[in-house]
Amino acid sequence: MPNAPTILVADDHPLFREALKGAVSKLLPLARLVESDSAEGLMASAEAHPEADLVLLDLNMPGAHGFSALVHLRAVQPQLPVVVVSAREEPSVVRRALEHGAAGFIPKSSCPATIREAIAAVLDGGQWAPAQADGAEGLAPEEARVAERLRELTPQQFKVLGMLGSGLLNKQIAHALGVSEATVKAHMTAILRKLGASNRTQAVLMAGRLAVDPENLDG
Amino acid sequence: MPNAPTILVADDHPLFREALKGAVSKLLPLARLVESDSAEGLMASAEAHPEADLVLLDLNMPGAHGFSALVHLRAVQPQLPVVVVSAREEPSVVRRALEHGAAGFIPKSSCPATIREAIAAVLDGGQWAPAQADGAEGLAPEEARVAERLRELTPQQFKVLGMLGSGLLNKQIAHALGVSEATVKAHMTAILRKLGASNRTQAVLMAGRLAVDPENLDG
DNA sequence: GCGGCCATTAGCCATTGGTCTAGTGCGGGG
DNA sequence: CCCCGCACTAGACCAATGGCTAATGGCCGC
Repeated sequence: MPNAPTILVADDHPLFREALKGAVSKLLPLARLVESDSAEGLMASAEAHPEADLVLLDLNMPGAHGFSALVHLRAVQPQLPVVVVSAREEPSVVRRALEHGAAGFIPKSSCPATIREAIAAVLDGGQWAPAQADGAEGLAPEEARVAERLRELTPQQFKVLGMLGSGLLNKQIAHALGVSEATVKAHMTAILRKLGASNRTQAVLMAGRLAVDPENLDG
Repeated sequence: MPNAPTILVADDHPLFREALKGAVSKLLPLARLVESDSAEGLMASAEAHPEADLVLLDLNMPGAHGFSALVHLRAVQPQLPVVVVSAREEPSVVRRALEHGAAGFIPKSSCPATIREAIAAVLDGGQWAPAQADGAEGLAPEEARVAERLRELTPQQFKVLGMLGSGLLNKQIAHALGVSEATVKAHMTAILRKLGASNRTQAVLMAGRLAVDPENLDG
């Protein structure tokens, strides 16, 4: 790993962002840190810094509850390792994060030394996760299928899907992206085909499956 | 309370349904028990037994993850007390169930004596919940707003919304309900107006907010 | 350079979605 | 008994959506 890496830090909580920055600085004083406080901001930063070496990603930021930001990022830049930083630390959440392509998982309750250890391990090409994750069952097969299909979307299609998930019309999406409605419709058709949905409502429902919603075991 | 009440038992797990029935029988040997294994079945049973005295409702049944079945039932038959029975027993889940109109909450880990105690308390007009619920924060204001608006829907409109949440077309909903597509559209318009949504996509997103998805506190 | 992939746009068309208007039936209050 | 409000039903009308073909330009790897 370079000794002056670029690291993206995405967390909507300024205080915790400071704490993460502190941990990184102590480990790598020369690291360049780029901050984001929303999913949109993170995607923009990632696009602006294709040379980045690591992302520290909080689940549940504005614009991306659950694993949507992780899946999105992994789809657009597969070479960029992502370490998930989360207040949720149930084994199933850890496991799902890893199966969605995270290179590491840091519970927010971790001490700074542990955080540094995790970051170092991932920058070194390894993985890092708390031990508890071993026993947990993996992804629901249907969630895995959705994630797999989402990975086929192009960056622009991801943006369209994101706005679709806010309930916007094609016309509104077109205006927001600065393109014509015809373009949005073309993307929409591609999205529906790739996701295997027959209309936008089903597409929204499929994208919603990436939320942190434990589909918990009864009984 | 009558000594031969009618009690609806809704749980998709046959084994646990048996256990609940056993607990009720021991408490009220004359009780008439009506079982359901899905949200749709429960709503049908509730409609067929307007004289029912109590519902024992599992969260996370087929057709209704989270609080949707509870909110639906409370909206259609407000006089019918509902006791939520759940494997999830976090204080926030308990609290949210109560704020959505549940008369009681029984963790699935409870012993039979506790279950009987809870049922007796609610049949007697009281409430019952584990003590842990006190400290939890309540509903997200926006979730409360959605629930409030859902309460204004008529039974037929609830059915339409439920099918909409499965990604069905108006035509398919019309066929399933045995009415014309024009009727479904009229219901849809009423739903959109009552929910404050401008299209079906937004309506689906709003209804989805009742899932068990703790909107967890970061930091 | 050339082929391939992506983003962009246009136009056409069938289907679907949503609003408006309006009729019917039911229950409660005057 | 009549009226009113409400839920449910429906047809007409227009807007939005989605599938299709086709064309342009940029970018990347072979």
